[in-house]
Amino acid sequence: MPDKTYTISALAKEFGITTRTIRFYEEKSMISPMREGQKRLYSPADRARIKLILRGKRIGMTLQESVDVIDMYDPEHNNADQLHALINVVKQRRENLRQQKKDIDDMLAGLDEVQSLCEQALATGTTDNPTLTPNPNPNKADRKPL
Amino acid sequence: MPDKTYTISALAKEFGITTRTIRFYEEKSMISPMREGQKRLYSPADRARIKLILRGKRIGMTLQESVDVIDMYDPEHNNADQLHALINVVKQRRENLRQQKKDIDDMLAGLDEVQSLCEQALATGTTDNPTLTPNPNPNKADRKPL
DNA sequence: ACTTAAGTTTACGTTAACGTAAACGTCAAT
DNA sequence: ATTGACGTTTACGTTAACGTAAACTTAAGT
Repeated sequence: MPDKTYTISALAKEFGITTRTIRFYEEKSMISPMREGQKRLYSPADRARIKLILRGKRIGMTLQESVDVIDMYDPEHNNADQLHALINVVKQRRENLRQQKKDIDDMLAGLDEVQSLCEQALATGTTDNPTLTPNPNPNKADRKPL
Repeated sequence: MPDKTYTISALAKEFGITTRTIRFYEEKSMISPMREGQKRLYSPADRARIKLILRGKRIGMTLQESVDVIDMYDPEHNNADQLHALINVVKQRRENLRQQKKDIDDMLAGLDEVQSLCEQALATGTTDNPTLTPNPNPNKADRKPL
């Protein structure tokens, strides 16, 4: 059954997005589902595209960037000139991802630290809050150390 | 010399952002540099904040989310109640990051594949572009397989 | 004294990525 | 036949994250 299809709401539910979002992606020519009469019918390929888009979003790519990545799989752009350009894009993208992984690891290290501080503060029962901070919203102009 | 300071343009240059961006962060109370007369003067702590903000951005966090992370380092919010809440936030954030790393690894695997395809296509000299695609901008309504 | 560089505030403009609502079609079930 | 559940198009609204420009001020160099 290699020609399975999906309804718009099924995909929306599966991916935790709204139907509006899916139609929006279509407006942007990121997907082009078939029609059965008036209804949209999504192929596994369409579904895969959405998956790539969402994956891209999670790591901070714009929709256009996701499209660029998806287009890499598109045999249309495969003349020799563009293939070299594409390889460079891949290289660049790879470098971005490497940086992102470093950022994430740094963040995780930071979280470790924060968590330690929390647990430590809880253990020693250090509740230091003398004035009960009566100031509801002091414009937040007062920042703290680090 | 633990009280080094930075000018706005120095930081802008260092981080590859504009001064407008830095002032924008200040508008949002994300940083609060001192003033020397009218000029802003940034402390190492301010600089660290900007670093965290930019790191967050690179992995797709919103500015507010970055602020949330930064606030974890802020001893102000440390009463016992909030400490537990904070630990949960940390936990959740950790899970997000784990997912992001997976996304990145998946992307990297995809890039490997694309690159292989490129090099393979170049090797065999498969230049298939028969009609020279005369169509300037066919509304892009025609999508491709995957 | 003049220019140049860097900084300032205020305000309006812009782009991406949807949300929300109106107004309507379709089909199965009661 | 009507009520939902689900779908559709069209269009205007919204938020985040700045960009851009105007119209200064201040400090430093020549």
